[in-house]
Amino acid sequence: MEKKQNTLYVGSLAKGLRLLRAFDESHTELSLVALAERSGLDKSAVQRLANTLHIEGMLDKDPVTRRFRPSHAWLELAYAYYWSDQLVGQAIPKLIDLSQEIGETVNLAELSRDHIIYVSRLPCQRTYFAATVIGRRLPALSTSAGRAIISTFSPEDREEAIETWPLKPFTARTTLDRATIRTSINEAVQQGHAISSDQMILSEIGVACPIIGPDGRAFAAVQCSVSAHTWTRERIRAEILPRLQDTANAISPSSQVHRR
Amino acid sequence: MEKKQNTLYVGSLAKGLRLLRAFDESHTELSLVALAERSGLDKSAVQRLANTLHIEGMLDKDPVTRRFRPSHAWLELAYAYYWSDQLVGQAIPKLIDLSQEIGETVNLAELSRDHIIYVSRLPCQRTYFAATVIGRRLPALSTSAGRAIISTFSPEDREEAIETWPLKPFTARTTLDRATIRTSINEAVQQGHAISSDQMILSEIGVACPIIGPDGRAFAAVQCSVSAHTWTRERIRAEILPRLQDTANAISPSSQVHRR
DNA sequence: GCGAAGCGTATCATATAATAATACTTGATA
DNA sequence: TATCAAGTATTATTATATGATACGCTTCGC
Repeated sequence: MEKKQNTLYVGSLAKGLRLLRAFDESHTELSLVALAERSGLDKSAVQRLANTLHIEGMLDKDPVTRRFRPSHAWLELAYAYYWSDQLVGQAIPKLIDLSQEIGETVNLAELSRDHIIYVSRLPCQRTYFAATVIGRRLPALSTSAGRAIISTFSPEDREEAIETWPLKPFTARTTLDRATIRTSINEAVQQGHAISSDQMILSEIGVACPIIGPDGRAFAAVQCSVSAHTWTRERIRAEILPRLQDTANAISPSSQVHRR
Repeated sequence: MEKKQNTLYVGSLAKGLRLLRAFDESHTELSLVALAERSGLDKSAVQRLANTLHIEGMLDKDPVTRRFRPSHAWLELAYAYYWSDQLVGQAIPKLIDLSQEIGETVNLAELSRDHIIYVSRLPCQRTYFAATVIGRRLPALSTSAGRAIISTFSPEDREEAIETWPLKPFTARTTLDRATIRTSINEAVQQGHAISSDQMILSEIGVACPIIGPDGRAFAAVQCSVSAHTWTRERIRAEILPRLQDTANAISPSSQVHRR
């Protein structure tokens, strides 16, 4: 087994993690062989690793179907994550206020390499399930939050992101043309916020304001998703944006003490 | 190293997991030796394991302090968890409606052995941070949600839970007397809901209704936390309880198709 | 009701891959 | 500048994980 690196890389551990990552929105419970297929490991290895994960409480095993599923321990990890993320603690009360004020879904997104990840979500209206789940990771270029963040980068970094970061079609109208995205991000540079439509789901409009770090560069954004059926961009700018902006600003400057 | 079991138990993987679990609310970032102390492993082992976790993206490493922290991957695991939990998908839209109606914090709690774990939280008022974080695991006996769930058990199971499940003092007024808890649970048996005060934090009142499975036994509860400064038990029963009950019922019967 | 296929489980000889001791490097403290 | 604590690198040793093989149980299709 010619895994990565040597000596201070524990292959068995890495393989176990592969098993955990085999689960996603379309693979919610997996049998032994399914796990083997998805992880690329052989049956014996999966047998041992999955068994270990089960004993350690990281995987639940249905006694009748013998299928494995994520356990509550996965949520406990999220719990630990939240305490370690300075920004969330800072932001949460302000996000609650904002969501109460505007009565629409409010999200906190953080940059995660070339993606954004929703770290906190406060749904106010019924929405599709995926819009309520934390931990969703989406290409930064395709989201209002990502564009808002990128808009705070230096021109070079901005261009690099626009040119090289990944894109993926989610709806028929997801923008895959980088020139169009550049235009959108340039607007965000001018206006201090980003707006996008129909990117993740049709008839959805997203607005986002960057949370700017001490170095002037954003690492996160406050974002709001609304339905195009009840909102226009103009109304969003008039009614939502000011408060969204205030919230993002309120989170931004005070964070300089914490970020390291 | 005489770890548990044999042959189909991969010790290295288990040790790696110990490292992940070393992080919690009061240990948000850990150095190599701190990690060694908390996990009970020796420095060399931690070095290798932590390095592996870092390479695999499960731990962030501060380039200057060299400390490790939970990475965004921990949230991605939570994301996968949510898709695998049938109940959450079922419940979320109804919980959103409920929280909008009553304007107070609404939680979904699941039974996790002798604890409950908050699976979904919809904060409506500013609260302390811990009340907004998913994945919090609390002794079932000390929470309204846990008591509501236990109240649906058979008399024997109920008694066993009351007598043997763990308790831990969180506030000066956390009930540690099992007889008092028995009374509270018996009330819940009669009334179909549980109410508790001052258990996790002072001046907080929790109300919960069980989500009853096809076998008549609850495995989860809808819970609502309010401040004792603005609410009395009477007003809670009059204004919150009916809707809470409806929500729990709405989630309960339809779930029989899914639960396995 | 039989045979085959698919999957989960158990066993075991082998050498790979993890171990833990040791030594080196860095940087903070006094 | 000396000391200490913490992170990093190296190495010989063997324990530990490996994966091939075989067994048993269901679930099909015939």
